[in-house]
Amino acid sequence: MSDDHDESSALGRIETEVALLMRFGEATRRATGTAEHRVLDRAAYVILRHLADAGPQNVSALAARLNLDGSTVTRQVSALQRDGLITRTPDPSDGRGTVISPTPAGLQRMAAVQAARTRLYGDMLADWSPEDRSTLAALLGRLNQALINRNRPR
Amino acid sequence: MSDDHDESSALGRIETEVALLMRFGEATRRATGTAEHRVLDRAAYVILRHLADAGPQNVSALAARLNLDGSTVTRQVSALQRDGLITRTPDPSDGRGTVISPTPAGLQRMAAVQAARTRLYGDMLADWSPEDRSTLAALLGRLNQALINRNRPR
DNA sequence: CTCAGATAGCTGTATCATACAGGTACTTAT
DNA sequence: ATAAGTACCTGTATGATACAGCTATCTGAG
Repeated sequence: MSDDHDESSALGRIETEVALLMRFGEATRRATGTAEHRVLDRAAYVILRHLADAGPQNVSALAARLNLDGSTVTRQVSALQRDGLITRTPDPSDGRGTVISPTPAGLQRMAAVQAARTRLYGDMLADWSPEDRSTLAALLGRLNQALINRNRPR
Repeated sequence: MSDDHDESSALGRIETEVALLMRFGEATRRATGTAEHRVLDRAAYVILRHLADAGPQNVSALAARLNLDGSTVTRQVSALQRDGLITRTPDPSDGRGTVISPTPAGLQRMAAVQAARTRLYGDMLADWSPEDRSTLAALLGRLNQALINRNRPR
């Protein structure tokens, strides 16, 4: 085992903090916008964001991109459709496929949740310097990229 | 390096990256230590860590600390007991209470998962500078602290 | 053109984490 | 000694997810 004791403590701390973040993030999500209008669950939110970001696409593409099983995406999409947040249209170039598009309502709902969360972060990080915020955003981005690269090294 | 920029963009990016991290973190957990010996789920892992860290304690204390419902912790603890990872002993000073202690096997299992994850991070962050790792760890720590403070603003 | 194999999406079923409500046993204050 | 509070457990519900199997469709070889 090659143990770089100095660095492994940083790694250990990262591991700890990510685990904690997962726990608290879950609680926060549950608390962010309860009651009122039915909250978007984690997957629904990322689906809408991805649609808004990368344009209409089919279930398989979404599943691949979000690291989810196709059946999960199917059900999420069905729920989103039931709530009028996305529409399904037959893929004109492939009779098997369905193209998922966000509706205006879906985009709006997504934006509202996004804004609420951003506001929440602004609130929590009120006393952070702009540099620290920026650095955190950048490092998290790199961390996620590293995660993605590891899960799909192709 | 123009950081004299609208701060909300950093907040937005943080929001985005945290959401992504939640998604990928889930996948990572599922992949970390599959098959072989039954993985520790998120809650079980934090419970064991907390026990190792803060010593034996009762269900209510764990639930409060981990932001979980008491019933959830009860069930998690039952599962951990079934697997021989913790022991329950009656609280000598309170007939209603039960003190939860990690067993050697529990500590060892927890340490194994922890080591595997830390190794994984070391792997993924292989090309990061020690400074960046350290900074990420520190900023995540502050982020979690901010989350905790928000959830318990007493 | 026809048929075999691949692919897209859906459905059935299972698991797991979690919450809330209600019950039982014990403790504490009056 | 009784009422109120507390600790934990159990019943039940929800929601996210996976895997396996199904149907409809597409594509390519003959």
